Amino acid sequence: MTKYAKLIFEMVNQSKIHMTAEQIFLELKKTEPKVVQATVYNNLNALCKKGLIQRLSLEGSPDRYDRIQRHDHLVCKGCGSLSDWGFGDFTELFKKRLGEGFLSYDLKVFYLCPKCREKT
Amino acid sequence: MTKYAKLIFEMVNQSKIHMTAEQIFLELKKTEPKVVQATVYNNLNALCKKGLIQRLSLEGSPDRYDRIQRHDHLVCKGCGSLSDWGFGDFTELFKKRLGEGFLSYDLKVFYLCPKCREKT
DNA sequence: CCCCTAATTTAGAATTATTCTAATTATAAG
DNA sequence: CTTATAATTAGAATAATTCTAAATTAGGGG
Repeated sequence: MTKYAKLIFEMVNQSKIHMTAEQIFLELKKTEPKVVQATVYNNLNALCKKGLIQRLSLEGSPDRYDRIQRHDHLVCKGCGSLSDWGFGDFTELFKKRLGEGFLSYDLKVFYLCPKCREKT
Repeated sequence: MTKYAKLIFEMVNQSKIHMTAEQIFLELKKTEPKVVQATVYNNLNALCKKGLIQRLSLEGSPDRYDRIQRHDHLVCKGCGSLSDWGFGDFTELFKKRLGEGFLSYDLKVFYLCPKCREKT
């Protein structure tokens, strides 16, 4: 893995905020001022293709990137914040139902976070 | 609801293919040649905001629109096809866990459809 | 039925996120 | 060291979506 790929991979794995490509680019630029957006996109795509990280699509905001380990997400419909949610793993359930074709799943649970709930 | 809003709402509800804004625009144009993309986007956004339809985000393809009734999706990682999947409803489970904050959830299950499975 | 206001629609420019192209640079293999 | 391969750069290009301002339409009160 190249220098940038490694840095991007580590950033995605260590970040707790599910960074967008833009955020990764800006953060990376702090220590690697020469880096360019295309490099970040190239590397993120490459890492996704290799299965080393995963891409998260979220309506109304650019794609975010996340570590590969299976886990679910809690999305606040008020402020859009995205956080991890440790809930049971349904893998076995789905595998039983879909057989060999099954690959993985993505569960997003929408709610109003305490802060947004106060506002109403 | 205005003429266009109604037509778009019906199209989203009747379609079995989870149309993109572009597809809706092209289809609508057949009977309403004067319509313009912005109108489609405006109406889709308005319908989403009113909770009459829902938006689906899917990596690598533009947003799709779907009827509001809760159901899950099966996404083929090979060809990207998106289909409905009637699986159990976890609403009660999540509500118990999250309480009043809970709003809804979105479950996407990734697999390889039979056609794509053959190719390997 | 007409006027007024508000909402909708239009046209097209603008923005955002992302990809592409071609030239340049770095890396690894022989 | 030399060559081939892959990564990176710069910047243009594209795709999806939003914005702006003007024009049109629709509904409600006189």
